[in-house]
Amino acid sequence: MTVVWQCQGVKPPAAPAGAVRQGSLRELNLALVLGRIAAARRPPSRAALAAETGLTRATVSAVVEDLVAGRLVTEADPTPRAGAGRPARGLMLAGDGPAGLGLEINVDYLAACVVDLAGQVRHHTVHRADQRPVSPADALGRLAELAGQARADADAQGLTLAGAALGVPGLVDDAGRVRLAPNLGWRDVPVPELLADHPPLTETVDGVPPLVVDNEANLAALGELHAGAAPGSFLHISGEVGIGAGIVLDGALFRGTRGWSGEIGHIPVRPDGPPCRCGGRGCLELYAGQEAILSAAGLAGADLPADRASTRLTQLAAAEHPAVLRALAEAGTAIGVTVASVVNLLDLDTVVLGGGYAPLTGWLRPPVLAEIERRVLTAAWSPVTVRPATLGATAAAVGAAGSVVRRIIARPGGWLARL
Amino acid sequence: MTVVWQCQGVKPPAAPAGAVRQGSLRELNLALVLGRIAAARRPPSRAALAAETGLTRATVSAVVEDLVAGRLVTEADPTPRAGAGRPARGLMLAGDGPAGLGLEINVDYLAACVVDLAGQVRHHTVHRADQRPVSPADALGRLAELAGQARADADAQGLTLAGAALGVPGLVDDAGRVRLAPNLGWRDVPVPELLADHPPLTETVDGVPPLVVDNEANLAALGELHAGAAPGSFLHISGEVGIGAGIVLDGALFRGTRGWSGEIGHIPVRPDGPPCRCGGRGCLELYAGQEAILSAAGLAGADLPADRASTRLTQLAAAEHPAVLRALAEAGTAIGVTVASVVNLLDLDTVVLGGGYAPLTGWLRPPVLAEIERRVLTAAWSPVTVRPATLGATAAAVGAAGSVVRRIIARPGGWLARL
DNA sequence: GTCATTTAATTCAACCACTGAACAAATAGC
DNA sequence: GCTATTTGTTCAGTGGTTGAATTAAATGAC
Repeated sequence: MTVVWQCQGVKPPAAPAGAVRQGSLRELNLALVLGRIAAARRPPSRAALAAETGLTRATVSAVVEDLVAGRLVTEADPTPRAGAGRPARGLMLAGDGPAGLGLEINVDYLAACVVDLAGQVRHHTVHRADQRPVSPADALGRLAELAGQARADADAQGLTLAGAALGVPGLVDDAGRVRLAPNLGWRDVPVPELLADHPPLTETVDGVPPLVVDNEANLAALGELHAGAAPGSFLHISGEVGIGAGIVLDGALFRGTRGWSGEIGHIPVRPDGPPCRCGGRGCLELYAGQEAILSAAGLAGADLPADRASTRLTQLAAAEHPAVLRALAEAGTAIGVTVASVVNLLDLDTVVLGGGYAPLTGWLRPPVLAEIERRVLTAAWSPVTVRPATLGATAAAVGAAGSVVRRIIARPGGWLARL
Repeated sequence: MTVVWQCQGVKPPAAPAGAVRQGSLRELNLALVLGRIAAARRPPSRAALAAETGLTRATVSAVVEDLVAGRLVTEADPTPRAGAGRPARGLMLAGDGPAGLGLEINVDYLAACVVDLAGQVRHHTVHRADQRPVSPADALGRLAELAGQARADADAQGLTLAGAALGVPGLVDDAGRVRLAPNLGWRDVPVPELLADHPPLTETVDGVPPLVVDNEANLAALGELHAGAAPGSFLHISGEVGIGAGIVLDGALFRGTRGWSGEIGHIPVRPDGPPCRCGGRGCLELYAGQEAILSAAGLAGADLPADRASTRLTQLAAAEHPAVLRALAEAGTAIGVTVASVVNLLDLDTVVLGGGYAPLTGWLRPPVLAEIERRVLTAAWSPVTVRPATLGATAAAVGAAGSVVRRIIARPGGWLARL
């Protein structure tokens, strides 16, 4: 039996019942200690970990021994600091252990990247090409080639790929099928089946890396979460051709009942506004989508490659092009109205502008903040921060790869048992 | 040292670090088994619990012994069912152990109730009176009297109050202060301090019942969650004088960064609509709040007691009063636009209409569903259910009391250690 | 240069809670 | 009455944490 390409969709196949058996104790403490090591700014010592977790130093030592044996943690060579007493040996995530493969299909490019346990991007390829005229099978075939290169590069660097995640700009169901990707023109595309034939992905070094297919905006939000500066809860808005959002609540991505949360682009801004192709009226996308901004700026027919649109807008805005400034102000107001709804509903204190919006933050932020201040009941006591994404256009691919290694950090038991 | 009235606000005082010490194992399994007993439809046997949790029968027996000793669980006297073999002894939540005290201040009434571990309402008092002209201190004083009666009644029934929760129709901060309750006319009311002087609440039987102050809509949603039929995630909309919502995600109330989530009443429906007293424009409350509906139905000057308004509307709607039907259709459309935003954002599959909306569900549901179907991208594959709340106007008080006992069920270790 | 001081990490007996198997209890069916 | 069947308990065994004692490795005072 060689199931070469296990694939799953957004929702994990059902959380284990939660029975705390005997061995779970160790498993939980492995996760606890590894999580602390991952979250620490500088390599902590065993003693420091014991102090902050409340575990005994003896226990921490035993746990760390397991983690080191499993290539998840290494001791920092240079002694981190000295005071008076035996110097501590710092612990940090291993850079040569498991790594994650991140893939992305978007309207105008394909991307693949490899991220190691420490969060470093060890490989990154982007293939720029409009995917709309390409069939799903061909697009996935091309992506498989990129994945093959990424795998080879990872092997060469001594990394072990522990899994893969694929981001697509659309709705993904439990089985990994793309139900609908409007801007890509996909409908009911069975991604796992189409990928099953491609050797570069199925030939695995050891063990099978399962693939998770997820929404691109969700993965971008995860990328932003792991990129550090982000707090526990925030809304990440990806302004691509469509507008998607990832919702991070208390440090975890919120996916919704069926994994289709974050469809912020179709939140009604003006219920009686112009019809949207989604069937509704006055959706946000009609006011703040890429096409809407370009059209309002008088650049509608310019026929820009999609990935250039954001750059071009930034240039023109920086040059104080009046129509562009007006278009961005209008888009910002529409985004602000929507964000005000979200903040009223969820009481978030941070909004991250990602994707094509990131470089435009300087112009979008003022109208967004203005609407928040007008419309959010609690704005007076609870200021909302609006900031650009720190990862650029690569957020989704990096987030995808990061989600793989984060899963190992969150539950190292599985990885260690594999040995 | 007699801190007589420990009080806290919405957010728990910081989750424990999550260290899994030795004893935690037992604590986790106590919670696991107790949770299963609470969730079961009919009293399960120890063997059945072992089967579904994955624990050994030996372990389950030991855990159950602890739970029975702590008066959290009792054996069901009548053998639940027989097949062939030794008859099972059913286990159920104890009705004579800890209980929760629930309090509520609303615009036109005060309420107190006691709920036992099994979820039964063992005491319930409502004091109908408009609280707007009453000072916060006097209102809380009157509430303390109700609480005293409730405590006496609980004692008489052999129940031990394990804590109390108070719902208010406004924003509550971490310290239990009411920052703003617009419809009550409260601003910066230090509830804990005002309650500290009232003996009926401070005289405790054994130990101090800490008080949690929370938003009324949040507690109503919790009440609905525990009342059973509700699934893992839903939006509960409380249509009182104001409109609030409680968001339940994966079986847990989502409170937001500062505990101020669910301010759905001030989500903009028409961004350029009439000004709202919150400072925004076109807020939902202007279209679907109680006053808005009454005014649209031509009943504006009728000077109904607030608690009668909903009943009156229901009667007139049942009599097919044209203006009322029109008003409800308009309100339903506004609610539907807002709910569509929420569903697009969170991918929820259930919306519960509570408070004054509950009896009006028959008239509100069609327009709400119509807007959802028009505006929610995923509506085609993911039908949304709109249903009335099963608890009536008592939802918040019952939910408040229920939140106390639910906390014990979720973490029984604390209660057992208290013995 | 030696030694007390200090902090880090490991070792080891004790203990707690779960495991698995054997056993006792209680009923239905024959 | 006997067997089959299922429930619940007892008990030795084991994994993992605990806490104290011990070893390790540095600084600083004299």
